[in-house]
Amino acid sequence: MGPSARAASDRDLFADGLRDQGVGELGYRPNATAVALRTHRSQVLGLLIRNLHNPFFLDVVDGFDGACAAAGYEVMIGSSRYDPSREWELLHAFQDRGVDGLAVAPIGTGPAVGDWAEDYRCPLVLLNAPPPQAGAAVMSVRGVGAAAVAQAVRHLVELGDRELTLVVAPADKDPEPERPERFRALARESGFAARVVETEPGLDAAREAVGRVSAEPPSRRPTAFLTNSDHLAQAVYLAAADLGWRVPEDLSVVGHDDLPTAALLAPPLTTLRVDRREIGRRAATLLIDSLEGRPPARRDVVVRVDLRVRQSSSPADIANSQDRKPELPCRN
Amino acid sequence: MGPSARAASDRDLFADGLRDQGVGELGYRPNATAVALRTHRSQVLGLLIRNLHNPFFLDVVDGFDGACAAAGYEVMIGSSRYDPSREWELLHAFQDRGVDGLAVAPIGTGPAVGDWAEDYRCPLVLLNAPPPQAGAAVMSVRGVGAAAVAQAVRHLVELGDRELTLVVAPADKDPEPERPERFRALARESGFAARVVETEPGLDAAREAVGRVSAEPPSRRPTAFLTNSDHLAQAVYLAAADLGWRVPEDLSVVGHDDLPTAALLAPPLTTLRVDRREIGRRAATLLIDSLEGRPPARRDVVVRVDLRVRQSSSPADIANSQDRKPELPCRN
DNA sequence: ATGAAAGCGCTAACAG
DNA sequence: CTGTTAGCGCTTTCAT
Repeated sequence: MGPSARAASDRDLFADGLRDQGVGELGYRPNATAVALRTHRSQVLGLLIRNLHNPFFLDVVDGFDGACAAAGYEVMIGSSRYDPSREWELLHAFQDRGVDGLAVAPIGTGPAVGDWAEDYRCPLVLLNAPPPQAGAAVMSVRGVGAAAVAQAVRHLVELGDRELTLVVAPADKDPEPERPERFRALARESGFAARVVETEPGLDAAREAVGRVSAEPPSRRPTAFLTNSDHLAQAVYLAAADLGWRVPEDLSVVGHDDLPTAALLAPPLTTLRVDRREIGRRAATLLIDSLEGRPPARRDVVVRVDLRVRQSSSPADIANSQDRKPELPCRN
Repeated sequence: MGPSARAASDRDLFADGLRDQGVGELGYRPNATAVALRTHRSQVLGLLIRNLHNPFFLDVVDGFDGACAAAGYEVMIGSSRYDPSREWELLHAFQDRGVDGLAVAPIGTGPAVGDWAEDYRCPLVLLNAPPPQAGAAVMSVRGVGAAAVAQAVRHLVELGDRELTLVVAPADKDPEPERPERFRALARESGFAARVVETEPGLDAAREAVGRVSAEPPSRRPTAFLTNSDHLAQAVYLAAADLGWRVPEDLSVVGHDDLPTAALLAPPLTTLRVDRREIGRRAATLLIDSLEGRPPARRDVVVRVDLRVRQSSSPADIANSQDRKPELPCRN
């Protein structure tokens, strides 16, 4: 083989297989499956979401993926769609595939997840759910649910609202039962009327549920709705429109999550801002740290939640006097 | 071991390992890693998204996951974050992990993806991008981009708009260059003024870009914006507010995607509705069919896109006369 | 130091 | 038809 032939072959080799690799590197890539079989480490983390349809989880996934990428892990994802049997199935599918760690946004408080963790010992973190008292090995990442409720309630009470209604998912699907509890406790302390309405996930179901509680006699008519998500707050908007009620003149609404669209709704939605990407990132970091022998200081990471006051909770005179220039939603 | 001891042990076994399994079933689950190594089939499909931050992809992921679940596949996900080198990296990471098939929402028209497909022969489907003429093995699933533009343009021209501006991602990041081309061709045919503005992804960048084109002399002032996504349409709303322009009185806006929030914006957004879940589902089905020896009839699946007219594109008198009752956004 | 061998948990191909 | 064996591609251990 002459020198020119060699040069051509080198060029081809480069174009084909070595594209982004440094000169001199061999184009060898170990077979990750074989490595996993041999070492019992797959370098894959599982992410099991209860409802991938909720935009809340988009950024969670994004943050999780980002942290995994930085540490050389891949992520396997699955949605349980609020179906406990599918959750159970996915848990085992991930186990069979040998995930090194798992983050779960559980259905309800996730008893199935706890049971599963008993027999497959791998780092596990619950998203937006308190850690089960039993399994000390289980970690969690979540917003400060109870304090967030208190913050929103204080705001509304200051505005003069006395008939508050909290909209949440049914108890068996809600990973944070402490929220309605705290809400009722606050009512007892502060002397406002507290009502809790449970609704199946889904805009239509929620819209209807909200409509139902709103049909109270005038004296007990709700003047403010708090929801567990901006998603549900949208249902409240729709229900209000159905009834011909104006927000915020006739009804205050406070959401939860501060999705990018919250600021663009009509009227812009007052909501509890939580850094969704951070939740995903912290969950991944917790898993990776445990896996790499850096036991995390806190097993229960609580991320800040703060109230962003917009026009959906301002009495009319305040709303009208405010600068209406739309503010930026959270950084894109 | 007496009978009572046996009974107790059976019960424990049931509680521990056999939970949801039929009586008599052995609690055996094959190790998927070993199976994959042996059979060269992982039962895992890859899903590589260019920007997981865009809500568009949420439902795509959901549909993809759903179809995979039904067929017994798991899904490995990754986000390239508009970074070509990370896209290249993920492509290989998926390859190393032995994914059986891969769906990619590519950055730009995805030349890297094409190159990669050459050396790792597995079913590949491009999301929202035309199939490269080269690789006959590459499939694709997408909305009917060009026809959608035509539909929106016709609508606006009928409303009297003559200064139309299309907002798209920069050419190197846009997987559908045919869209601006079609837009310009339509302008030549129909005699309206066509301007195309490119913007980096991100609400702030887009807002600023839109503001810039809007600073034209009155005679050439844009009267309508078409965007490539509802995401970008939101940027147009923000820019309009910056300028003190009212939508739709001063400016028509037409989005693309019909995200759940489109109907809730102020004013409700006219947009091109596309079934995002269907895109994910079809992509997975295409891959699974090829893998299981059912070669799909069409390698280039095109899903319907239809115009949903709302208030952001109606002239004031029409807008005011319309029933303002908010309509339901797409299911759930 | 470098090299050979065993084996991770399975399936495919083979022999009895 | 049932039972045995080789080997997927690697890492780890053990012997040189």
